[in-house]
Amino acid sequence: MPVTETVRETSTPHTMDQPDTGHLCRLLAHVPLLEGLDPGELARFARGVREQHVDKGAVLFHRGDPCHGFHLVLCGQIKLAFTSAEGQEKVIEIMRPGQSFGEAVMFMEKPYFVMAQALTDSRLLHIAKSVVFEEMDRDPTFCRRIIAGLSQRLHHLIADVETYSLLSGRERIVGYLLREEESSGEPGLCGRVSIRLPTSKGTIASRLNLTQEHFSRILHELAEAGLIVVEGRTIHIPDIERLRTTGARY
Amino acid sequence: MPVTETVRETSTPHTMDQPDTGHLCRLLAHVPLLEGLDPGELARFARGVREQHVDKGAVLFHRGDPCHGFHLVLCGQIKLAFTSAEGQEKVIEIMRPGQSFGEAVMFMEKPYFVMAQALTDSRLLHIAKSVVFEEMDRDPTFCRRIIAGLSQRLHHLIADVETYSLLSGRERIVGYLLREEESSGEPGLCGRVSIRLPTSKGTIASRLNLTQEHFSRILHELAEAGLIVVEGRTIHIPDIERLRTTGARY
DNA sequence: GCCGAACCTTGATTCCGGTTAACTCCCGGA
DNA sequence: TCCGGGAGTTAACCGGAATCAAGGTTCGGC
Repeated sequence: MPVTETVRETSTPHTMDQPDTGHLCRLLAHVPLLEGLDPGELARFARGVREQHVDKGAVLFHRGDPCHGFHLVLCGQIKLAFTSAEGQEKVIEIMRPGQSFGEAVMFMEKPYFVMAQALTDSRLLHIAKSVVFEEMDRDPTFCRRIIAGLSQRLHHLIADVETYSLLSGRERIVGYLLREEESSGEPGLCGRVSIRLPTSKGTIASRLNLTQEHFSRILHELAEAGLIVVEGRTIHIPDIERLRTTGARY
Repeated sequence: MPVTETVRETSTPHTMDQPDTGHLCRLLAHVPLLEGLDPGELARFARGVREQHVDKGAVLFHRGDPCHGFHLVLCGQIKLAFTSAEGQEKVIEIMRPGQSFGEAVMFMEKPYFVMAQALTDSRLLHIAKSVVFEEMDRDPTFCRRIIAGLSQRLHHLIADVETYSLLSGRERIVGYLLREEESSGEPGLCGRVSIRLPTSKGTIASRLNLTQEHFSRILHELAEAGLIVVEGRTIHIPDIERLRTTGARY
């Protein structure tokens, strides 16, 4: 029998106890979108926020589900994807802690058109539409943050389109590795670094618009060329500069 | 010698005469983003607006150019595209009258990362960053419109990603034709319609992530199957329902 | 009416990447 | 301990779409 996949709500709006609100406020204070708001504002926000614990594999929402707010990842990983008529899946993005998703759909008052599924046991916040709209009426700078966030998202998406349409599979993988390295701090000395893939290779392959098999093949090629060393989910890069310059060459 | 491609500015901010402002206000009144604003607000806006006439082939901005506002198409067509290192071009979108572009870049305070080029002689408005930001501070409903617009844009882009990654070339073309038909009013009776491609086949091919050659071939296939009749830039669809249902089949 | 330039089509060929199908490895549970 | 399943790898094969290379069409300018 399958493991029961659940989405547990730790707190529900309008029924929170004082300690709970304090807990939420502490969490909210670190949300990029809300950074710098004063405690009163945060408390107002907390009314519409609930914490969610989702098990690995659990689906937060399907395409077509109504949207009542947006989500913010506290820990774990959530994948956004759509599924074709023939059942094959394409991962759009893998959301990591600190990132939020679902805002655009919320503002459009339309149902979700992608699905969200937990790749690992995760904890997230759900912020209700109502408190967002209230805060927008009240605070113009909050609007600015939202606009900035949406613009940023748009930029990333266009960059993705560019990646998909102009780069070969190999180039996309090399680009991914380099970006992954950059965002993972820089503990590597003299060009030697190791990065750990955030999730299964199959999922990352889909994120890069490749099949699992092709992804595997390219990793093998890169390894053969001495550009990387694959060790399970960990990838060692002996010379990152060389990967950057010769990674695209066949 | 090449035809001189120019961008002419009909009016410059802060130096307009009264008739000019009136002219601009009349234009602005029909902009989706500004619909319903009262005359006073429109007049404030007009200060930062200038009308542009661009010849076919003229480039509005290149990747890397600084962004000082956003653009709105009054008539003509503008293509947004990026160019790969090897010089090949990918069209992201073909902007038509009533559509605007460049907002996201403006809000990010970064240079453009795509280029914009006129496909035909076109007329557009340039709305300066400054008046947009002023109006945002003044009018929360204006913020809402911007947010709605950005959300919409994001949605379209994700739909494009879905199209690129999950649909075959043939399916993309059929989808394009059906959408084009829908948006062009519905003068067709009993399933018979004709649509005129908005620009050259090469450009549309790029918009759909296909080479010109492949695009041509697929049109030929569809014609052979009796699903369409190609007559230069005009495409006749004898039975739109049949195209919808059997267009994807080989 | 002729010429050149875009634009489009067509055919031959190549190749990137998807499909299919074993097979291995690893891990967790009964 | 054995089993089963998910993840990953590998290899053979296939096919959609790109590339290369000619032609053909259309159209505006002189």
